[in-house]
Amino acid sequence: MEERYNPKEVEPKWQKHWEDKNLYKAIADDPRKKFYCLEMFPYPSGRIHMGHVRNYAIGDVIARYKRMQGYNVLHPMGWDSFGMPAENAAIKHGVHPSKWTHENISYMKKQLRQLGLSYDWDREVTTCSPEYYKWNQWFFIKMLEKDLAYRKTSFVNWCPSCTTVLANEQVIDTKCWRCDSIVIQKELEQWFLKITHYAEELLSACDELKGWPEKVVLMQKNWIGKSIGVEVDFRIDGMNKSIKIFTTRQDTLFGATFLCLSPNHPLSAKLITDKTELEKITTKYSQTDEKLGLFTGHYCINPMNNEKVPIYIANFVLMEYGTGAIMSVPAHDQRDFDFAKKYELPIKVVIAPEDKNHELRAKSYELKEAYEDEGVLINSGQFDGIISDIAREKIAAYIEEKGLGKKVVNYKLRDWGISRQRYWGTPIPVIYCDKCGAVPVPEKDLPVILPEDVKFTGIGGSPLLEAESFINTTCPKCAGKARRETDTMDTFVDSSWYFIAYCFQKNSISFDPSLLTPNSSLKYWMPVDQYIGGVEHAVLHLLYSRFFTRVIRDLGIIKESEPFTNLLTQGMVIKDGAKMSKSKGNVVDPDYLIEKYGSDTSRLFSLFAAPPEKDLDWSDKGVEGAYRFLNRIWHIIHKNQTSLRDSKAISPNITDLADISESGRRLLRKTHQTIKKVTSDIEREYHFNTAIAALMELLNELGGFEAGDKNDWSVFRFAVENMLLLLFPFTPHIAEELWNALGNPSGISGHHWPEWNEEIANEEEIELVIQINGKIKSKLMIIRGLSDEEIKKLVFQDQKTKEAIGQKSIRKTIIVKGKLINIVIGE
RNA sequence: GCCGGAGUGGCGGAAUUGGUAGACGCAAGGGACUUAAAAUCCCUCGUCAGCAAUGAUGUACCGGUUCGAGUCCGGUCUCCGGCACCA
Repeated sequence: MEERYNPKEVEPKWQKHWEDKNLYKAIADDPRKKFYCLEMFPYPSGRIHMGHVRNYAIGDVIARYKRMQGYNVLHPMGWDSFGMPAENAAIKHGVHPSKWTHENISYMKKQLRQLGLSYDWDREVTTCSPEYYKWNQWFFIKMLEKDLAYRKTSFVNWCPSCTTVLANEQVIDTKCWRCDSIVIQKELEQWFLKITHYAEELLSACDELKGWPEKVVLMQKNWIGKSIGVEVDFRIDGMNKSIKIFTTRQDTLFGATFLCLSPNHPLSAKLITDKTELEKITTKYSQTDEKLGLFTGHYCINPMNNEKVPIYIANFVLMEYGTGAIMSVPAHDQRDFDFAKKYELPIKVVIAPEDKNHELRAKSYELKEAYEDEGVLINSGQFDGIISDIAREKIAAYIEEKGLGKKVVNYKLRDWGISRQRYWGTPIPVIYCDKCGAVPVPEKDLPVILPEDVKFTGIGGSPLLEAESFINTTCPKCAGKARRETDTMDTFVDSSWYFIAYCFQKNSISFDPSLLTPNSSLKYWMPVDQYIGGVEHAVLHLLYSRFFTRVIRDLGIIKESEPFTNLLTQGMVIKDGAKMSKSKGNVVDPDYLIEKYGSDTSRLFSLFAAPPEKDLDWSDKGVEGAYRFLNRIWHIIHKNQTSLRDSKAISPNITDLADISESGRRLLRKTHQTIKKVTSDIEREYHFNTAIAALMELLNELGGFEAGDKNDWSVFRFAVENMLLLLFPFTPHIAEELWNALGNPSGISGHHWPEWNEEIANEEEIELVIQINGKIKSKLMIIRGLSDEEIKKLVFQDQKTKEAIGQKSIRKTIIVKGKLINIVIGE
């Protein structure tokens, strides 16, 4: 055994050993219980960052721990390898996106190997490979067949200078993130996936996501945004037309003093004669800086009270939500209130705060702002005097009865627009024929291969628009001349089902029904038991995955509705008070860390500095502390190697401690306590930081240990072996090396997780805290398991306690078993 | 604005069901070893008073419940995250 701990030598050695022995290969055909442990796969941007190190260290601890617990573990890794950075690199440096991506993958794969992560690389997926994206196209076609994919015209963010659509997150402060041009809303025909079909199911199933952080579930619920209300038709005065509005506040219907249409509402263009005015307001659509209105010159009839109310066009009314038209109740909605003040429209109070005398209140009610709370109805005809929530029921019923409208449920969730005017993505498998329209590519012709031979100029939109040999094709229906779709899919499609792809061996994905037997690996491994990743995906990726899982379920491929049983969202890695970023200059490079301290130290610090769900404050000094800890373990074993080798570990369940010294007994007890503590900390929401702290305590105990006779060395060896076993999931290389140095014939990898003996873990004596009126006055060592009477007897003999009580009367004593006694005394 | 979460030493963080606040680590100070330094090892380390034993005080702030509150309840402040004209 080397005297010095040298991770550079130890780590590659064991990485090679594990790989040679194929230890982490997962095989579905196994009687053990399965455990599918998954971390979010990375975008191959070039090199891994500390966020990855943290994410994958957490996942690896769980995977290794579960293996030791006897589970058959699936722990895969892959690459989310379509996306804009590759294309931007092509434009900027002239490297083909494919070359750039594959070079990044091979470098990052090397980095992940260096971290000693226990992946089954035989299941690696690369989303930019045709073998993978073929299935994106296949799912798309299946969704077309089931009416879950469709094409429609909608408004999108458009950069006039780059001539392409931008995703919402690529629009920064109304400007293009790349060229700073003002982004405009442009109407484009796009492909959509009908996620709203599952809106209700995605929402109600949220309550079954017991293994997810509440925060994430809540974000999903809010994103889906269910609201219950009514649609009401307002007849246009003097026209044989009506306007349908949606409201959740039908209790305020009598207070509707005007109506607003979205500028994009089909009726807007019909009601407005001055098109330039309409154009003006359309360009300001959905911009939050100011509310703009335009009177149409037309009026509606409020169906509740037959009052004539003006129709406006307002830039803040969204076409995408509800019906694209609203009733405006300025007295009870702040936006309408502001609008009414600006355009001098009437304000009519119909809800009064629910006080003692509401009628009196109503008269003296001078509005300075809208009253948005609930209350009692006034000025509302037959509904006067009714409380808001009951009035909502009654008015909804009245509307349905009179045929004025109906109860409806609305969701904020919109269908998912997946078309991207980008090259580096999955081609949408559709062919446009002048005669047959949009025709899906037949299944047998999949995959539609993304052509490699294209030019990257960065101007004029997607390079595919110029790829004649790709575009020109024949119609699958009529065999006539036709053109291919040149848009590619949003890369979130790729990541919406990759966890299913891992259930197959590399490049053998197939959803052919004949391969989906009841014992198929897909059925065996799904769902993911533990998913780990950044909270930034709380809505998008996780919601899309839940949607895809349901589609795949409805295709009869899997039974599960939910892909991820348990979810852990790890916090960010922070340094000097900010997220690590190049612009802040606070980036820690994993390569540098591994070079200087090794991957065990890098992993250990990432796990020790904070519990996984919290942000982690990076500290270079803290890393040194982690390194010091591993060095101390190395040295204590090195120093005692002869005695350790000459001894056999004491049996874990030994109860006769007669031949063991006091020091040995203490160490034995501490060891059992540590096994218990580490196990329960891992079980308790993966609190690795306290588990590692417990191991540090055990090491401190080992440092102070002085062996008496031979049995003591057996205890010492027992403590050391268990420390290594407990350490293995966190820092596998050093654990394996030292385990080997002890002369153990078989590797630590296959060893089972240790168990503790409660009997031995329990202290023989406990320190009893003595409180007088809740304040600590004394402490007393007593034997465990005494009766209350015996405890009291001892406590009242205690000198300090006697002094503290003095002549005062004892009113009450409270005893907390094994911990404390509180004596309540009088004056 | 709405919805969440969090506030504990010089710092990261412990305290699991209401029962010893500050585990573990970092930093700092002192000591040992060394010609010296690094490394390592040992000791001290919330604040105030005291030579000390010890006492008082302390978990953002104010109040409450309780024998007992970092933990529960009500209110206030600050910070972080999400959503944001969703009618």
